[in-house]
Amino acid sequence: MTDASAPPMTRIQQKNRDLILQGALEAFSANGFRGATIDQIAKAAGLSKPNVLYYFGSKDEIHKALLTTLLEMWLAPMQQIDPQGDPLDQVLGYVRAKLLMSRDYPRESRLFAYEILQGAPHLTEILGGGLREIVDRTVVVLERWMDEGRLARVEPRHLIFSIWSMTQHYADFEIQVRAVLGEGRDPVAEGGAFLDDLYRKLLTP
Amino acid sequence: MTDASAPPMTRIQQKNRDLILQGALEAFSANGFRGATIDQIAKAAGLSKPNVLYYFGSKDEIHKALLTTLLEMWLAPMQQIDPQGDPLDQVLGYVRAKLLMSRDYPRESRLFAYEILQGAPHLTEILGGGLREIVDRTVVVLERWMDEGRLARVEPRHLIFSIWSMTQHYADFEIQVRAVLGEGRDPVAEGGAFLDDLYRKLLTP
DNA sequence: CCTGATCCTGACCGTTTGGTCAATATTCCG
DNA sequence: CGGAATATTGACCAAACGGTCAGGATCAGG
Repeated sequence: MTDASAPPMTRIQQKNRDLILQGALEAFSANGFRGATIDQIAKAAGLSKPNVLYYFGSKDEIHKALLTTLLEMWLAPMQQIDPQGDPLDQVLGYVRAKLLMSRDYPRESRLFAYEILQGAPHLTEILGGGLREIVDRTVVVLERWMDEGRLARVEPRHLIFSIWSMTQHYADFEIQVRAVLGEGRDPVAEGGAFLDDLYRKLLTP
Repeated sequence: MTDASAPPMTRIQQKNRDLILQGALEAFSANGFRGATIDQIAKAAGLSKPNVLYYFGSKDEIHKALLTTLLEMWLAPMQQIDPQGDPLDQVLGYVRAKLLMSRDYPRESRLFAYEILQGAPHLTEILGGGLREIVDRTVVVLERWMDEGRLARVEPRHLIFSIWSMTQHYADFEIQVRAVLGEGRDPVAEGGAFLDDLYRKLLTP
């Protein structure tokens, strides 16, 4: 997807755009779009505010670029479900992958959570387009497995919602989780075991 | 909990404070704390900005009052679990109650979602205190049921997390849900059936 | 009907914030 | 080296925002 028509980026451009997106992820995921300021982003990136705006014309543009950059990575695990694999293994693997992403990339998780809470003003086209297609493809696979009797029959899209909501819960509502569990526990490790058990019971034919 | 020492409220105070909280719920749930402005709240309440600040000294105070007012209602369903009832019925009833609250009070759901995403700056004492106690009480009941073999054994706190995350998902991420499901479907009705099935399979001993 | 308390508002203030711009520094390349 | 392209910044601006305040309107009780 590297732009062929646009002029190639200099090393400096590459580096600074990256620094800015880095800083923007920090700021946006912590405070939401409106809560984050360009100054915060600039500081986190180690650049001056006008310099940040030299690379991205506006706060909106930074946000959009960040979402676009991260969306692919965020949806990747679902596309790695292997239609040829063992159904239960594949679904449990997906759950596990999603949960680990919540643990390892909580800022990205929060970024998308904010965006969708807000009504997804910068993601509408993707939500209605690409995302739906990706889900549809997965749904086809799931339904085939159910038809073949290799997976218990459940509404596949709601199955996916359940996976999204529960795995992201550990990242987005981490504070609540920690408050309820108390100290000295590993929320994600425990959650992983719980979810494994849950989906095994739900999906074993 | 009605304050006995404070002077009683006049009708006007009662009405206007209520209007303001009403408007604040609208504004905060749509845009988050930083995204909402006092002007928005005032407009939604049908009052002038200085008049809003006559009743609540600051934006922060409005937010705090709103959270405090709604928290009780938000946690009520869990306290209605009947320790003497049938275990599966009680849990499924709780799931159902939570889901209906998401459908009927999506603004409240989003309000809390924003707050917790933000790091719960106005709820820390509640998260560490009251909430944990309420959960602990429910956990005791759940564990007893599991000990008696009337409920399959799972980690009770993660069971609660799963209920929270999935039911709130339908309110907080409604846009995403609608985008994936397409039109002409009833997300909550379908979700209800899915969740009923899921928890039945998970919890039947 | 009077008076004090409550209620309400327009005008205003200081700060923050997104964004601009002219001027300067740095890099790139023939 | 030298000049053009690129990169960087301090100073600045207009709008938005949270909040204040003096004064006027309204209401409740005697």
